[in-house]
Amino acid sequence: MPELPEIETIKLQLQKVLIGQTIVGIEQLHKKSLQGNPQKVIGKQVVAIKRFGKMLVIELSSSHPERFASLDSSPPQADQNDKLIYLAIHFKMSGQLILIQNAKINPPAGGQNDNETIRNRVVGGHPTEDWTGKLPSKHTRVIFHFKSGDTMFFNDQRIFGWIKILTEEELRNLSFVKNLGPEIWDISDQEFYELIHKKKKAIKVAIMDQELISGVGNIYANDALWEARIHPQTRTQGLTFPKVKLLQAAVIKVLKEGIKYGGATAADTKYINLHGLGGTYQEHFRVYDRNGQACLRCKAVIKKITLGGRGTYFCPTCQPELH
DNA sequence: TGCCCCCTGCAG
DNA sequence: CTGCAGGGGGCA
Repeated sequence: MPELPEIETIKLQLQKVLIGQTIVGIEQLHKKSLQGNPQKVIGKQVVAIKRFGKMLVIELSSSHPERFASLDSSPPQADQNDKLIYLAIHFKMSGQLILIQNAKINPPAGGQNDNETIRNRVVGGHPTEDWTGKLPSKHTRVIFHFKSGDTMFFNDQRIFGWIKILTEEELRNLSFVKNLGPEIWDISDQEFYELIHKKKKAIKVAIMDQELISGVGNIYANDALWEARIHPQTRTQGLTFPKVKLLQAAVIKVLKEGIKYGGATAADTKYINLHGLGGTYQEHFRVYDRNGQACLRCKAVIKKITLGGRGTYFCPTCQPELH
């Protein structure tokens, strides 16, 4: 269920351990979870890890891996073999990536792993006990094997997520990529105001619309609206320029805070934090998942409604409805 | 611009 | 059992 801060967090972590690694094998355990020809990435080397909104992209060099092995090698030749291949990964609601360094995959006698084993893991995405348990699990959909002995598992309980193997052109032509809006910190307040006013919908639905701005999901949308004191159901066209400006600052504030805390890890997986895994933004939720609790500003009772099919939390006092 | 759908699993 | 879960695509 990760949003921009959660994907950014896994991106930063994988950049530290995956760059330069060579893929030597792929296992596809569920058909829907991996699209494209797996043979295209065998022998390829990770050269970059990027993020497009909530989508993670692993860039692979299809040229000679030895080139990266020595620091003083000559610059890449612009021949056809230098075409890049991409692994585009969307976690949707329940996707997760778990990289296990050097094969310490399973506990000695089943059940939970010991701490030493878990320290060899880099985890991200939807937090479940698969983060710390035996792998592959029943939720494992794709497995990547690297030359180093490292193994990366793509788990996805609900099978909404996907990994696509794409050329640069195919990546650019993905409708998800083509229609993806800018990230909110890359546009001016005037541009944000114009984007918001082009659509006619509830403001919360608008900021979660990936074609309008990319990366904001349910947690950060709820919290940003509380920061900006805007009722989630407010119609976009009813928002004044100063209010929109306030909202932009609020969205940026909560996204940056999310990244700072390593994203949010659901409260029911406390044991994960015992192992030092997962982020802590959940300790800073303003209104998300706080139905019935006291508003952090005014002590009024946080309310929950459904908006656009999603759980929506707000303070009825701080975020009054406009008439 | 809304609503239903893709799925599995968990809490109430 | 029903409803709900941090996402987004396809349909009227």
